[in-house]
Amino acid sequence: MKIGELARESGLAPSRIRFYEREGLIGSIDRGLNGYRQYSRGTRQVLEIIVMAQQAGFSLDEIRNLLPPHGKGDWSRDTLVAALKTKVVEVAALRHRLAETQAGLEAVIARIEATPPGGDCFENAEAVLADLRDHAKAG
Amino acid sequence: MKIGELARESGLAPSRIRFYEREGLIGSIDRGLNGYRQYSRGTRQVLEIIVMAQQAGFSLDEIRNLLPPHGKGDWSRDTLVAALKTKVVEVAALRHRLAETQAGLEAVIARIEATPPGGDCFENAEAVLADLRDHAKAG
DNA sequence: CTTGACCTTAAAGTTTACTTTAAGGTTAGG
DNA sequence: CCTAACCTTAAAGTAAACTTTAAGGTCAAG
Repeated sequence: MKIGELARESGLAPSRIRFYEREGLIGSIDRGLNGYRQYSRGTRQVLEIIVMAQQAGFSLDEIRNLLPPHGKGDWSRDTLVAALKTKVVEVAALRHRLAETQAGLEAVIARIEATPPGGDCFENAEAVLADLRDHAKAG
Repeated sequence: MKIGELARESGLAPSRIRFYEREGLIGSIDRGLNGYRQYSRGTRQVLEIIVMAQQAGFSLDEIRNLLPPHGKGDWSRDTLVAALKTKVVEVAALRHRLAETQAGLEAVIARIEATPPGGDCFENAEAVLADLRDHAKAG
């Protein structure tokens, strides 16, 4: 699979995929005799995870440290399991973060909706923010 | 309240508060005879809401459209609530997908770990990737 | 009345996360 | 063979969200 095809499938620009390679988020991969990059299917999975993590607010730097070390094409059973477990940890982290975000948003919505239409926003804002802080601590 | 005090209370740098003013996120406020900015308590609430919105993934541009026309008092509650609810739906959808991804990954790990050690790694890897692909499509 | 901690502005600099450009090599179709 | 659509690289450009710098005004304390 060449970079154009991977780009179409993943929805990312080729420049972005090359950028992620330069930044060490995806390992440098096989090249054809012509120098073209040849991707395996797994790369698309990695890209999806990167995008998801970004959507949850992780920086590329954080994501790089989250992803399994990619140096060896040597996938023993143990390394495969370790990599998958690393991914589970990552996904769990994303879910945790999103749960906090959602709780925070819902608290704000509930507060605003409980406010009488003519009321002073900032009087209630105090309580809203107290709620948010509680959620942040609880989550 | 001068900008330094507001900065301490809100945890934001003074430069950041001035930046938000330039960008139209907070209205231009009263000035003392010396030209110093004089903030009301409400400004602190606005700043905290801006930060919360950012954590939820809103850009400053989106936040600017979310906040009230700087007249004063009530921003359009309905617009704000609608935007927040849209965001909650997005976050919830992402969480749902991540939950499926995590379940899928854990199932794959369990299967590999149940495989006798003598098995062919790449045979397994092949199946793993097929699983991941199916799962990605299903989710 | 000077010192130091504030405040002011405009403008330039920084970081992150890319995209675009320039200059060129490769491959498939007519 | 030519053309168009791919691919390659390094380097420069961009946008968002700030921060830092430069050059100065204000104010309370000693």
